Amino acid sequence: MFQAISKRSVSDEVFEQLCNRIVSRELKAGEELPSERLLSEMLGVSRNAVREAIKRLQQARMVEVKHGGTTTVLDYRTEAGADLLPSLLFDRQGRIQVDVARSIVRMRQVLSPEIAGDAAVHGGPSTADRLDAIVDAMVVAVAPAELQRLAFEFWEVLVDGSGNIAYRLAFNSLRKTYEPIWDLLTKMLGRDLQKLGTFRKLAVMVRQGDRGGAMECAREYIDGSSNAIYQFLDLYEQHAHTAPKDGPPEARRAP
Amino acid sequence: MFQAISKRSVSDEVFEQLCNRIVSRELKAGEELPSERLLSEMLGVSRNAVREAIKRLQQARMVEVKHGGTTTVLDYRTEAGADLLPSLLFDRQGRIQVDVARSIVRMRQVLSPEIAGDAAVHGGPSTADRLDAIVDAMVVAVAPAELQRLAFEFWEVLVDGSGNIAYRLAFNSLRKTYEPIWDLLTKMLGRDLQKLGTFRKLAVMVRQGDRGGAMECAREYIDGSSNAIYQFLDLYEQHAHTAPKDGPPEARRAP
DNA sequence: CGCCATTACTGGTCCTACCAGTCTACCGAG
DNA sequence: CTCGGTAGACTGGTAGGACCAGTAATGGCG
Repeated sequence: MFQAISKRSVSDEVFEQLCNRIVSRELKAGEELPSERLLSEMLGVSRNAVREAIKRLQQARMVEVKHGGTTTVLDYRTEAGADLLPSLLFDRQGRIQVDVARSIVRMRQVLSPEIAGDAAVHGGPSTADRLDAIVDAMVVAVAPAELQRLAFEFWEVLVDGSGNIAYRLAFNSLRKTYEPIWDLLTKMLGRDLQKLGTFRKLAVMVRQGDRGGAMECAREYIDGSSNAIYQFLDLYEQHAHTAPKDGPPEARRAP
Repeated sequence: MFQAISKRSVSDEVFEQLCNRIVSRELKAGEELPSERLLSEMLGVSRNAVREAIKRLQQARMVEVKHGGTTTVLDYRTEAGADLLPSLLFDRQGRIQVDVARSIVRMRQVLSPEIAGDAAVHGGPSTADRLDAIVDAMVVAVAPAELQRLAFEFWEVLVDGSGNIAYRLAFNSLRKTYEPIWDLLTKMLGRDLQKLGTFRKLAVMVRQGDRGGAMECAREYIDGSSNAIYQFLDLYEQHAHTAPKDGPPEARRAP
């Protein structure tokens, strides 16, 4: 299994360093960043690269830049958006932050039934057709990884069918967060992905436009898979206490 | 009422232009951006400014940059995160996109009761104290704007109390989205903000750790205020059809 | 015909000079 | 002495050029 080599550019590197220092509270909210010229000298890179990194931090609302003044660190908990989640999931040793993971799973758990319900109302037959096609593919799928890929595609279609762009983008943010632990998820969700009946039933509910039925059906599946993840996280937490040196080997992949 | 003058930098301007063209589908997914050198020449700015803008687009997952190759536009609906919402709320004429607005309100409507419920479980007395203090301030508040500020602060405390960082960041994304129409919201929510009893009751539920009660109480308030916004959006939609030249005067403020 | 090197692009990095704000410390007027 | 303004030394913002580092298409060679 080969994976793309990480060809991080200099400015990406700078961004990651600053981002990590802010997330880890090493740079506290209200503190001032060194000047761009000093920073570029300290890191041994051009001021250009520093500026590009700071522009990204600014867009993520992790810092506030004032022309002529200084650049100050903001409180990411009150300012940053959902796109910061991927940066929060791991600490600098590559360990999963279980509280962050639990938060993400919980949000997915809460949103999913609503998404399914809205999809049942707004999706129409075309959504139902796409869902059925995915379930058909799941029936003949053998590899767990393939099954999981289809299951997530199933949810993507549902989110699309809900016609809610806010759900869509929030879901994208969540997806980007658990993409790095994709392989790990495959193991966690192995049993729940076998429940093809639930997927099929959900597609039927969408076809019938049955909001309540779709919600209940989605809840049934999501609660099951969420609990599987919660259990893993509990174990992970205990293991991290006894052997805190490193997480599972597939915890970090190339970005 | 004075407001900060908008001093958009050149790179901000470039970012906004490209962002608008992507969001408005003028630049479709899969299309290639002109080269940085050509773009800087066309816009009459330095290549430096163009690069900073593209870096931001890249972070927002609106484009994909390949070293040595070309920069291609991605499908923001499937790739971008919740931080894109503010850019989607208005079209280029400054009109509110009602479907986007409805999506945002709906997501807030769905998340809020869950946030309140989790806050009741995880918040503890300190959260309840902060909530009560805010309600105390609301009782003596006179200006509607002040009342609204306190109401939103109330929800900020609840989100904090839920102990869920995903809720927190998603809520931040939503907040950034409706900040530009803050004044408009004040008018829409005028009546609902008077329901101090509901806020007080919610604080009590949190103090008692009553998950279900808090959820129900939150649902009662959120459903009411959401419906007020939905009604406004319906009217706005009709008005936009008859007189599509401009939205309400306070629709756009300095970014 | 097929392979591979040349070449003309692309983005990535660096440097330098300068513009444009902000802050401060100093100095003179009152 | 206090107040106020000004000069200068910072800060970030913009520009343009030179070069490095990948990519891809082209065309010539085997």
